Amino acid sequence: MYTSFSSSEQRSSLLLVSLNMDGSCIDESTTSDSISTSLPALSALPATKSPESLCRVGSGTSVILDSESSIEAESRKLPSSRFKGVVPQPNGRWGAQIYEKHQRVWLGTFNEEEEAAKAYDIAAQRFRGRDAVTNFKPLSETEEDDIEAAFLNSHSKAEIVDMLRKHTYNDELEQSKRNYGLDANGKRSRAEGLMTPFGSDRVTKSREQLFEKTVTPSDVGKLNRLVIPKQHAEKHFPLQTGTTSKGVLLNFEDMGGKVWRFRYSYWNSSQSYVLTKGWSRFVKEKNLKAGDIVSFQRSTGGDKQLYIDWKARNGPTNQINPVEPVEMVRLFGVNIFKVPVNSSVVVANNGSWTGKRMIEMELLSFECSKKQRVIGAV
DNA sequence: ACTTGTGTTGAC
DNA sequence: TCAACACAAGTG
Repeated sequence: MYTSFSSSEQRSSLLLVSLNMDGSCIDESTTSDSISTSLPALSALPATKSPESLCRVGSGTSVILDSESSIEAESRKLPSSRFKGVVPQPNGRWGAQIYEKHQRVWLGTFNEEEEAAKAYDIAAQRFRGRDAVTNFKPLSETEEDDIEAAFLNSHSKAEIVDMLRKHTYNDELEQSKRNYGLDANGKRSRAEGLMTPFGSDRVTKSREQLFEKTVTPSDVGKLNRLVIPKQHAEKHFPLQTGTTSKGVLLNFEDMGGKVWRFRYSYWNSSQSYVLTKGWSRFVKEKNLKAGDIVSFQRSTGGDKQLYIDWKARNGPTNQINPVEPVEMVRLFGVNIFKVPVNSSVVVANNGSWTGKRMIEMELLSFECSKKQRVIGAV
């Protein structure tokens, strides 16, 4: 589909502005329009950096030896984008991102800088409202824009981000336009706060147990994937033909109400169904070890919400263990606990399954309370 | 092996 | 908030 560009081709457009590959490389990285035409890229190169300091290495950073330029064309500095929210990728493609609450929300990668810029624009309008600062979108009042605004508002931020990342936004928008007349009275409009991070809303919907798996060493190892036994995969997580290789994104809610998103696909090479992207994060946060058991459930209601939980190997469901000594330090006026690895301390939590190592993680995150992001939630 | 997109930092 | 940079995670 997307034939990726030879990176050197793109990169050279950076350095040899005169070639002006496709018009997109006219250097306007700085806003003053005067400089660009006469003294293109060269003047824009940061003269301060010594070549040695430009030590980016790796895939997309092939050294461009400009065959004709007298300048040592070895700046492997990535080209800055002239668009807001757009960042260069090492392979010559472009990423789009937007920030919210001090967190970056990644909007995907794109072949064309302009596409990335448009993705940013859409996200900006969804995240910050109709008259957010954008790259292209003027604040017009056409009916088209009203429709798009309605479309945006009828989807959660996470959904919009999904569409952008999958490059399906325009299709979905068109689709909704086609349906526009049909259910104009907001039947489809979705509640904003669907993803409640904690408690309150998640009243006991009944769930059915789907299956459990005792995780193998490779499930929790460097392979960053969980193999779903074929029988269970095909029974509970059927893949549409065609999506098999590509996979789909599945959302699972854990006991804490946190939503985990995993890519789920079929690997032809190993003839197996796997959870890939996102899985290693789960392993890390839950501190899963080989032999532990992960469990999958689904709500029996219409929403078919998926759930994931885990328990330590052989651990009874609601394990209560003798409390081991806990080291406590007082630092900066706060008490900080240090729990030995493999400790079996149990905190008072909401019972069942989630146990044990969780306390370590909680304490850990207490110390470095920094991250905890749910992508574009709400 | 190659690409995506996250961790991180420093400037604005 | 934002982009630059480095590189680990993700993909197939």
